[in-house]
Amino acid sequence: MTKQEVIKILNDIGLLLELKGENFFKSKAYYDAANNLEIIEEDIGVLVNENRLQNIKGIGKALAQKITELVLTGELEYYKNLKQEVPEGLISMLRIPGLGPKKIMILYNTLGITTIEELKKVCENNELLELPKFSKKTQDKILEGINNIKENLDKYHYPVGEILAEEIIDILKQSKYVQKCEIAGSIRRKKEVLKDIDILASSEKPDEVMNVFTSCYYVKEIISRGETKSSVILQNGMKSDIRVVKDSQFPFALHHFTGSKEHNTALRHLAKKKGIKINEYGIFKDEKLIDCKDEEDFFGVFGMEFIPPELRENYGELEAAKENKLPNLISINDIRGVIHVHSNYSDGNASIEQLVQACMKRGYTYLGISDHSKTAIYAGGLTHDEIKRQHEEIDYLNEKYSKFQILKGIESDILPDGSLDYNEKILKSFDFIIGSIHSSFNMAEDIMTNRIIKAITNPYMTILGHPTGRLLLRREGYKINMDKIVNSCIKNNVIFEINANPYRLDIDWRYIKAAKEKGAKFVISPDAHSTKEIEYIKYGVNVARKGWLEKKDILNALDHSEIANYKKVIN
DNA sequence: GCCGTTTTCGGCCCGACTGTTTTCAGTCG
Repeated sequence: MTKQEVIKILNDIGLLLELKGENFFKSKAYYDAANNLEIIEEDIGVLVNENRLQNIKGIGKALAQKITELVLTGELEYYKNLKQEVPEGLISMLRIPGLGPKKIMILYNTLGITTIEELKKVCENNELLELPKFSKKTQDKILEGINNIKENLDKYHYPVGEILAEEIIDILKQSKYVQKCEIAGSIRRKKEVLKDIDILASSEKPDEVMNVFTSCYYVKEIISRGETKSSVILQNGMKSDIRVVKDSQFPFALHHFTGSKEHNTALRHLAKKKGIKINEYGIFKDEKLIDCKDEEDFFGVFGMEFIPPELRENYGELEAAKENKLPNLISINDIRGVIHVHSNYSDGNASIEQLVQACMKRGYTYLGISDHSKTAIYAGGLTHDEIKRQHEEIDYLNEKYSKFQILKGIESDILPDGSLDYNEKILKSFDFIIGSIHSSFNMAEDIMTNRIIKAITNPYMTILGHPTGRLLLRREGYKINMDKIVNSCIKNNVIFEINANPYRLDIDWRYIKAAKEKGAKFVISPDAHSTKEIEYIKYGVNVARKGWLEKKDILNALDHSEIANYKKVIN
């Protein structure tokens, strides 16, 4: 059993224990253990064999024994029994807002509900009203939540699809029958959520390629299998399509299957005006094929420069490409430092020094620490004394690592009245302040907008953290007037965060281009709670690229010497 | 269930908000 599988089971046990109504700290122990396993780089099999699991923080005798059983036998008696006591289906019901362990167990114990489907039925039959503590309002809220989930049932977060797609491509590329092979569709366009995995290959023996694809380890079920196209359902439930074309057709097919639909339609429209027909097999003028060796040639036919896949959303890329005015998009290699990282002073699990070393290892030259502020008690928000202690430690580390720079920051809660979480004296002591909303999400649009604008006008605020508060596939952002917020940020020199956590990816790329044109600045922040999560930056870069951003638009593309004076640089 | 001890068990993640009631349990961040 792999480490990832162990982590999944530990987290499941935590959830099952919560449902069962066990002591919260007991489930927390399982989550903590899973979390700490995530960080260690050593092979879990080796740790088990050498009996060293208990050296890991948060793993004691009981958990070491359970993990050992899992790794050696692939099973765990304790987990099996737990699943018999508490049906696994109840875990998915935790995704419905307003439903927690207690209410789910009431539903299970009184009505015998074990799935979201069953819950939906009883809601529609008004059966919930008969239960104590369940009113019409609760029932409506649950139904609304179920409908939200259903809408997102066939959607996946970007990394889920990216990782799978890369592994499938690797398998295909090992086949001698595959000439070219690339990921197409929404993954190639770096969309924030995905419905399926599109793969394109070229081959002289398409049938052999189909064999490799449909018999691959990740495939659970074959929906269709033909000479040029096959569709499958993968082990995790995601759909995947492959198209196989002749090698000479590859550039045309790659463009066609990369999309988006809107981009393709607009381009076909343009082509038609010139008497040109486009499809997945070629570009045709008077029935005659115009040869292209790659996508650069493809766009060249229309007098356009190459359009990066991320921009193909019909957001003005065709017009810009014609005038040679596409942006020189930011790349991951342009990123010089990391802003918005939580240490173990609040709810992160690495020390500042560990974070510094992780940044240096990745070639970054500065790190902006931003733990939670005092209102975020659930996340171990920092008291005045802790801030003082942290700053002393940062001063010490800045001397120790003289070629690296640690900035003193805080992720300050924007309180319901729009004020920040500390008095002026404390706010003054930071190099930068990220203002974020973590409470009272359900405000009317104008009140919420004013709340945020009040924070933006606070002279100490540097960055607006996860500007809409959305959680992808789970929660809509709060209602705000983005136009007013953009204007206010620009006026007050407040930088927009592109929160790179793949479950957030907030601010949405659809807002970015217009904001940039007005003069907004951005920072790509991992919002990391461990050294590993620093890598989230790459997802933020995807979003920035989709929003047409260039190196000059991004705060943490500034180099080591510039960042010291970053306020002056931005202003 | 883990940790750190004052070594045998208490502390660990608390406070605001919501909805259902009318004083509080459950949810959420």
